[in-house]
Amino acid sequence: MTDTPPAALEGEPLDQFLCFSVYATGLAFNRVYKPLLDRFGITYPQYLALVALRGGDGQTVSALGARLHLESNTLTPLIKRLEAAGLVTRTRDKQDERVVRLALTDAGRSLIDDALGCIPAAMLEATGMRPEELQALNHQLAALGAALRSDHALPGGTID
Amino acid sequence: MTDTPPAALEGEPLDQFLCFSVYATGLAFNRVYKPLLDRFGITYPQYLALVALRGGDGQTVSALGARLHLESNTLTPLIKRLEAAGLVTRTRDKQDERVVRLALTDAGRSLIDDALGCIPAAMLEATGMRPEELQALNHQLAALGAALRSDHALPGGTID
DNA sequence: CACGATTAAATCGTGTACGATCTAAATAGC
DNA sequence: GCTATTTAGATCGTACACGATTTAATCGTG
Repeated sequence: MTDTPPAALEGEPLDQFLCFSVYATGLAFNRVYKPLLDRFGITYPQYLALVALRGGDGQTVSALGARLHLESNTLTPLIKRLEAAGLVTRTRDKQDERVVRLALTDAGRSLIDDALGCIPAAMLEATGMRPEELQALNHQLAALGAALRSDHALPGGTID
Repeated sequence: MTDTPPAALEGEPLDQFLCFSVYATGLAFNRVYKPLLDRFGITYPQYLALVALRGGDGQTVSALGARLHLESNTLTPLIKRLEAAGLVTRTRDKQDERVVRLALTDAGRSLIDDALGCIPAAMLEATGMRPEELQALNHQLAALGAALRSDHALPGGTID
């Protein structure tokens, strides 16, 4: 009776996985964000893109991707939707025609400023936690993300 | 000069958002998992589903969804792919024909056992962190996820 | 027993993610 | 000065997520 029973006694095996907590918390964040962002007609990744673009006009698709950790195959259609909504402009660089320069329109800047005026506070309340706790968690998660990103040498090694 | 400049001085505004750390760390996890799971021919959500199904045969789609925090619109196609791969079986309950009972096939059990034999260790190494750190982070994130899920009363309140 | 309400899955449409590939533009060598 | 390589975005196919709706089976109440 000292052995662990065949497949019981583990309340929820998935709860032992940090990756699952990250995954499930991401889903939960999205579900809280959705009704808030619906009022602005944007999705969560679009919201992140607008926040990043607020940092300065003329960013390239690659630069935006570096900030969001996304690549052109994801960003191109996302940005085109923002353009179709009249929130950003896409302009080919005159010096290098390969490059697309992005900028917020007045409507885009106004929208993201409005969104930032109410959504972060609503999200803080939705967590029910204190800002210090959330900031500590943020730092730890950022470190974990950086470690995962830096360590792309697969530990498995000898994969044919 | 004591005021914050218009839109500078913030290294990366997104890095202040905990939601973004959760989002980006989820992406990073996925990218590390992908090559490991490719060797088994499954995706990350499929891996989670198999781990959950390992907990016992006869689970319903709803019960699996409760564990994964997903619903039938996401799970049905995912499970059908696992069925097509010969890893799970779907059986209508004889007592209640609305219900679909899920079970791992021998191949499915064998595959997920093999996967659990090497992947968690590889992921642990990929994080470069100590198990105690990861466990502490796991608990905090689980609590955050639970708070976000329980608090679906929108703080905004008066939304028309 | 009939019939409206409820429930479990499935279906459909939109929007990410991402590997793989493609195109066009710029750069490097020779 | 012309081709080979590299680079920036775009395109395509597959697989999630999820709101909304649908279908089919069960339940509840009279």
